[in-house]
Formats: sequence, C-alpha cells, structure tokens
Amino acid sequence: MVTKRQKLEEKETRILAAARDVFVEFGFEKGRMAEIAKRAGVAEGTVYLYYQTKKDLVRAVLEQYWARLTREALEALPEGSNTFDQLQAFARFHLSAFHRDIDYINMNVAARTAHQDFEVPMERVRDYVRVFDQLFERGKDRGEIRTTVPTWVARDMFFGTLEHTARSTLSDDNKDPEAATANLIALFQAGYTDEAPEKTAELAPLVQRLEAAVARLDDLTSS
Amino acid sequence: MVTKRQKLEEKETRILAAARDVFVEFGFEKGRMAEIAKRAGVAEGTVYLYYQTKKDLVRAVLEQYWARLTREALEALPEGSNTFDQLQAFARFHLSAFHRDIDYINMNVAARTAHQDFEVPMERVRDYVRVFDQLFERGKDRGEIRTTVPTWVARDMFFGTLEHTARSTLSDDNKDPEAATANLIALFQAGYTDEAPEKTAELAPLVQRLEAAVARLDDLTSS
Amino acid sequence: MVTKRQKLEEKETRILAAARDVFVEFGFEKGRMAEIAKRAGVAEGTVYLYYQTKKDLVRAVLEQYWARLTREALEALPEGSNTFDQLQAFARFHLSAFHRDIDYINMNVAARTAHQDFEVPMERVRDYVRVFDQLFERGKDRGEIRTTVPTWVARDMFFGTLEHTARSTLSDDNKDPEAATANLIALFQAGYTDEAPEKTAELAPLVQRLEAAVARLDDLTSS
Amino acid sequence: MVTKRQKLEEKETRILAAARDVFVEFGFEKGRMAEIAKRAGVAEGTVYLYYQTKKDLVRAVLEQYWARLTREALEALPEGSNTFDQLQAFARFHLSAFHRDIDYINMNVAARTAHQDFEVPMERVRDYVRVFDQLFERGKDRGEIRTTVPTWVARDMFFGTLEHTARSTLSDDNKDPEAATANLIALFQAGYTDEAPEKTAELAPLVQRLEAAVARLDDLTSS
DNA sequence: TATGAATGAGTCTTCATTCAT
DNA sequence: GATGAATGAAGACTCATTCAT
Repeated sequence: MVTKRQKLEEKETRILAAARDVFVEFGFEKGRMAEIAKRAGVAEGTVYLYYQTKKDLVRAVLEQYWARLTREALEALPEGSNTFDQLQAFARFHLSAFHRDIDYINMNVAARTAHQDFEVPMERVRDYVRVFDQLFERGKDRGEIRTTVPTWVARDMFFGTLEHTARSTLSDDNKDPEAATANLIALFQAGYTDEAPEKTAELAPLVQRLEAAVARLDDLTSS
Repeated sequence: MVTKRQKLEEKETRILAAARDVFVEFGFEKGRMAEIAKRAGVAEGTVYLYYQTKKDLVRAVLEQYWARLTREALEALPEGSNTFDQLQAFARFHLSAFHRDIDYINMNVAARTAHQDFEVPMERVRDYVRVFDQLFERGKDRGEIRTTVPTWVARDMFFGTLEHTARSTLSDDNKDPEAATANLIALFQAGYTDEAPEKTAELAPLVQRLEAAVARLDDLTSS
Repeated sequence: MVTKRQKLEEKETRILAAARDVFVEFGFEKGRMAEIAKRAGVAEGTVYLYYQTKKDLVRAVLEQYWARLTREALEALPEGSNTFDQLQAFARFHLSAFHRDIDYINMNVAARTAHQDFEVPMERVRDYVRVFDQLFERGKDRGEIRTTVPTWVARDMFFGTLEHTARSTLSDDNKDPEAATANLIALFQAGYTDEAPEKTAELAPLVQRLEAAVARLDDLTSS
Repeated sequence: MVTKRQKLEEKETRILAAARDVFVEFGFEKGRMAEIAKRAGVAEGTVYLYYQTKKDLVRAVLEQYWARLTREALEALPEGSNTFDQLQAFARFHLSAFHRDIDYINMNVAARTAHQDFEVPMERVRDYVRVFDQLFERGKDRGEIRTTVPTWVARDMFFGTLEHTARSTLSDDNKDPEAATANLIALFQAGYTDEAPEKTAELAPLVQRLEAAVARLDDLTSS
C-alpha cells in the first residue's frame, strides 16, 4: 500500500530529478521552471510547494548530487588495501564520475560563477573532499606518506588533475583516462614516499660543483 | 594626427574593455549589453556595429584574453634555463594570472557551460596550452624528461592542479600558493626524470667517480 | 456540553475573525485566503465550506463590522437628553470608532473602489447611518431643529466631516479631535436651530406671557 | 515641424493618459500594465522606459491629477469677492470635480489603503488643500471669519462634507448638490461669523410692540 | 557611422479555488 | 464535514536586438 507520505516523497523525487535533468541540459539561467514542472508531470505551482524559489531548487539538486557522490565514493574504495591503492581507486571513481556527470559538474561551476544568484552547497562538497583527506592523512599516519606534505596541496593536485583530465579525455577519444590516473598515483608515490627526496638533495651540491668546474674549463679551452 | 581608422579601433577597444569588465563583474547571462555600451561611452546600437550579437562580443573578449595571456606567459619564461625551472616559472605565472583573473576564468567555464549560447575560442586557448606543451617536449628532446610520459597527461595535471589551486588558495589565506607550485614541479621532477628511485643505488659508484673527476678538474682549473 | 452546532458556529466565528485581521492588515487584494485559514486554525479548503468565495468572506466581514458598529453606537447614546447632546455623543463615538478601526474603514473604501470584485453591504451601512437620521428627525419633531433642513444634507456633513477629521487627526497629533466634534455640533446649533440661541433666550419669557394671555383669551371667548 | 523632444513628450502624455484611464477603470491592483501599453499604443517595454515600475506610474498619474485640480480650482475662484462667496465657489468646484472624477478619487483612497505598495503624492494634495486654507485665513484677516476657529477644523469639515456629499449625490438623483454646498456655506456663516448684529437691531421694535400687545391683553383678561 | 527609443517574447512567482481522500 | 496538496491562469518586469533618424 502506498501511504500519503510516500506519494509526496515520490513527487518531490520526481521534481528533483526533473530539475536535475533540465539544469544539466540547459544550465541554470536557461533552465525554465515550466519545463521542470512539465517533465515532473506536475503543474508549475506545484514545484513551488516543494521549493520556494528556483534558487532553492538548484541548491537541492546540488546537495543531492554531492551527497550521492560521497556515498558512491565510499562504496568504491577497496577495504583494507594500502593508501596508494585506495587513492588510485578513488581517482578512478572520481574520473569516471566526472565523465558520467560532466554536465552536473559544469552546473556546479556555473553556480559558483553566478554567485549572486546561486550557491553551491559547500558543506556537501566538503563531505566529498573529506574522502580524499581521510585517505591521505591515514597514509601519513601509517608512514606511507611523508608527513611534510600539506594535505591541501595534494588534494588540490588530486582533484584539479582529475577534473581537468575528465574534460580533456571527454573531448578526445584517443586519450586513455587510465593513463592519467596511473600517472597521478605514480607521481604521488614518487614524490610523497619517504625515500626519493634525499637522493636528489645529495646530488644537488655535486651538480653545482660540476657546473662550476665545467664553466672554468670552458674559460680555459676558449682562451 | 588621429586617422579615421584609429578612431574606429580605439572605439572597438573601448567596447571590448567595457564588455570584459561587465562580463567579469556580472557573468555572461547577467551582463547586459546596455551596461557595456554605457561603460564604453557609446550608444547601445553602436555596439552592434562592431559585434553582431552578444555571443560574438563574448567570444571576442575571450579571444583577446587568451591571446594576451599567451603573450604574457612567453614573456615570463626565463630564457635558456632548464626545463623544470621554466615549468616552475610558467606554473607561477599561471597561478598568479588565475588569481588575478579568476572572474575571467569563471567566465570561461561559464561559457563552456552555457554551451548553447557561448563558445570558448578554442584556438586561442590551444595557443596558450601549447606554451606548456613546447616546454615539456623540449624537455623530452633534451633528455630532461622521460619520453614515455604522454604530454597530455602531464599537461592536464599541470593546468588542472594549478587551476584548482588558484581557486582554493583564493578562498583560504592560510594556503601559500608557492607551496603548490613547488610541489607540482617537485613531483614532476621526481616522477618524470629518467632515474627511477631504484636507480639511485646504481648511481652510487657513478657519483663517486664523478666526485673524483670534479676534484681533479678543480685542481687543474684553480691552479 | 458543546453541541455540534456550537462547534460549527465557533469555527465560523474564528474564520471571520481571522479574515477581519488579515484584511485589515493587508487589505483586500493582498490578504490571502491561506493566511486566513492559518490564523483561523483550519485548512484552506475549510474556509470554502463556510464562504464560497473570497468576495463572500469579505462581505461577511464587512456585514459583521457594520452591525457591531450600529450596536455600539446605540449603546453610546445618552438616554433622554436633547438632540444636540445626543448628536455630540454620536459624533464622539463615530470619531473614536474611526480612529480605532481606521484600517477597517479603509477596507470599506477599498471595497467600494474595487467595485468589480467586492461589494460593501449597503444594508448594514444604512442601518448605521439610520442612527443619525433618527436622532436628527426626532430633533425636527421636537422643534429643536428647523424642519426645512434636508436630513441627507446634514447627514453627509456629519459623516463626511467626521471621517475626514478621523484621518486628519490620526496623522497629526497636534490636532484635538474634540475640537472638531465640538465645532460640528456648534455649527449645527448655529445653523439648524430656529433662531440663534441668545435671541431665543431673550424671547422666551415673552413667549410664555403671550401664551398665557392667549390661553386666558380662549377661556373668555369660549365661555 | 515636430521635434524629437515633442514626440517623446507626446508619447509620455499618451502613456500617462492611458494609465489614468486604466487605473480609474480597474483600480490599482487590477489595472494591468499590458492594458496601459495597449491603450497608449506602445509596447509593454516602452512604458518602462518612462516609468520604472507600476508604482511610479501610479504616482505620476496622481501627481498630475492633483496638480491639474489645483490649477482648475484657482481658475474657478471669482476675483475680489468676499470670503464666503469664494468659499462657495470653491465648494461648487470641488463638488463638481469630485462628481466628474469620482473614480480618480477612489483611486487615491485605494492608494492610501494599499499603503504598502502605493503612495499618494502628498505634496500635490497639500497644494490643493492650501487653496482652501488661504481663502479661509484671508477671511480671518479681513475680519469676516472669527479668528478663534482653527483652520484645520473648518478644512476637514469642508472637504469631508463635500467628498461625502459627492458620493451620496452620485448614487441618488433626487439629491441636489447645490443644497449641500449652500448648507455648508450657510453653516459657516452662521457659526464662523461674529454674530450678525443687524438682525438683533431689527428685532428690537418688534419686541417692543409685542410687549405692548401682551400688556394690553393682560389687562383685558385679568380684569 | 552613430544614436537610443522602441520592441515584445520570455519567465518567475502568486494565489483563489478545487477535489481526492 | 475537514483536509491540504494540486492546479494553472495571470502579470510585472527584463533585455537582446532593431531601425528610423
């Protein structure tokens, strides 16, 4: 039996879904409330029973999106594996999610842009970002990642790289997204693992002395 | 003496500048043609003598922006230094440019989003991106960068990281952008240089022989 | 024990009271049925069980108002005093009622204005107006008021003056409403009494003596 | 030749006239901007070039009305006659103007009512009211009116009476407006003049002759 | 070329009223 | 009788674009 409450929730869900579709298809400004109502199979006024303004509706769509993304991300992470494997899994998830939801993502950016009218639900976005932060910091705790690396730096690199890659691989079929995730994780391993840097450091003074010597040699031979 | 042609060009410049200001301030959809005309000191109809539609005007603004950015980037690169130094210089430039022009950048994204109405001038953007590509590939030619790394992968990482960092550092004063560029380049060096970490061990005897050679060179040249 | 009928009447009363409040606060057009229902503590649909349309509800509110005003006015009149004292009492009542109910009054005017949508319940208004008419005509019957004065002329002056005064004294604290009522009644006395008061006083004993003399003359001639 | 400026002013005039008609016919809230544009023979947007909002347009209509009324009133006053004659002329003017413009007047009241949205142009209304004030105070200066009467009291009575009369005579053809103005002025004369001493003097011989007659009657009947 | 007044389609939002439960 | 979710027509205002001067 379908309760009254269930019917209402089902209607709200339909409206939210319709709004998502319309905003994704047309963008914020161009997405019309009338179209949303039509696709949701309700009258225009009905939409306003659930969301007081277009702005509110947009916000709800975004909230829902990021909440779902966070949920899916957590499900996609392999249990108990090491940090870099988990980061790679998360990277793969993020990339494919962005592929799938590119219009959504653009919507977020558009929302960020038209700041005077729409607001990104930062709290939900932060929840999602926190998935990365927790992985990364656990890596530090476990000694897998050097503790001197600020998490925010790695985080910006992680998300920035993947978002950019998502766009670029979308418009060019020759690019293999897997190459990008693999590269990202490889760099993380190369740069954030304990050993690498000292080696470079050790070589640095040697190189300087060599260069100085070569310069003098140049002087000698050219004279 | 001011020729007729110069007067026209000066007016077009004023319109473009006004358009840039207005779009940056209000965004694409909300930026009004009337406001642009007003700020340019011309009549509304006049704008249409130079740009047939709002879309065209937007496109021109973006074209001009990316062209200028490319020019500035090339000027900012240190002549004759090694690839990583140049990449670091470019990274710094890009980050500060995005800081300075964040609204512009958002405008681009907005343009990308509202795909049905506005289009990013891809050719100009590609010109800019090519600055990175050329640096990177010259690095490969010089043997400074492993040739197995696909340029596009590094490029997406480069721009993606920096764009994301630009946004995140903008909204949080505690973050030091320099840390992000340094990290990016360090990772590039760690991951894209020919020697893999394991190789370090193999390097030891080589280092010793080099040290000896340098010492002898020093003796020779200083005497 | 509360009968079913009493419960219904109580609900109707609550709706009417809520409607009154809402209309007074927001005016006719801006007063929303939903707000009325909310304040009455009933569902929106319920209001329509008692009043078929907003128009009907408005009418009912006005009917109730004028009926109450008439009742109060009659209570405010001093028993057995002379006409001018009673008129003054009524004037005072009317003025203070208009002060108290100015929003109501405006509502009436608004109703009168928006003639296409709302109608003033003329019958109830006439009942109220009749309070004046009866006082005035009884004054004529008693010889206190010259019979040549058309009642409607005095009536329009009475209500017109007081309504205007009510508004003007409301918005200016320096004005004393009592001055206005006193003035109105004084003018009535000055203009509607057969002779000016002082003259009447001088002539009074003379008239009495004449009447006494005539009475005796009657006795003589009839005998 | 018709200048550009003249054409614009002519258009503004047409819009104002159309707005006046529409507001008078339908009232504030119900008067639609689309209808005004249609009647003015312009596009909807054009109206907004001249008046930024509906509210502004309403205000302009009212301003114009009161300004015109003041002008007409001043023209209607007979030069150089005594105060009461002038007051009577003004009363006649006001009454007939209200007859003619009753819907306008209602509009004003409606505006006053819907105070949250529309505002009466008080300054223009005050200009009109000042016509009465000046007549009345000049009457005081000339010694025609007792100086103890507060002008505002007389003013409220004047306008209140006439407005009410205007409404009441409109809906009842049997009432003669002239009776109302005459009555108003008569009461003013009766109440605001310094007692007509001439009348008292004329009565004196009559009183004497009556006294004598009564005395003789007394003699006759008492004997 | 330049002007800027005019256009009118487009859109969000409101709210009296209905009706299935 | 009572509910309150749903309806959908209506209306103020915007703004890119045009065109007569």
